[in-house]
Amino acid sequence: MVDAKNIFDKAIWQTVGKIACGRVMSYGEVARASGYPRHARMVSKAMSRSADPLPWHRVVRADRTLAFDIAGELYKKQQTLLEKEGVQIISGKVVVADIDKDLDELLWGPDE
DNA sequence: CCCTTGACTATCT
DNA sequence: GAGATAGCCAAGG
Repeated sequence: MVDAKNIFDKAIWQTVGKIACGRVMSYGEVARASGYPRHARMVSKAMSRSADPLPWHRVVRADRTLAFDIAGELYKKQQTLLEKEGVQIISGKVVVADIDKDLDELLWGPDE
């Protein structure tokens, strides 16, 4: 038996697992890279269903904000994990050198 | 089959 | 920048 759901989940886990340290991907990007565009919402489900040590903390929203409530425990956990991998959170947004567009602004701090 | 929900996204105000 | 709206797709009641 082959459930499409299983295939989908597996593809998502594999894509997420390919994300390197210090790098982040949005749900839409993960879904698209897995071959399922517009399945951003399904990505969240797939990761929740996964019992494997998936680097879910490297998956953020399209605007680089964390997907959880700012006052939630998961939010703080994700932020801690990201900072531990060299990723910093400024103004609630994930800052990665991969963006390299406004490095000056990043270094100086867009919020301050 | 209809309705609600969700770790989403893009656009408009 | 923040809130509201619409679009999107799948799972569960």
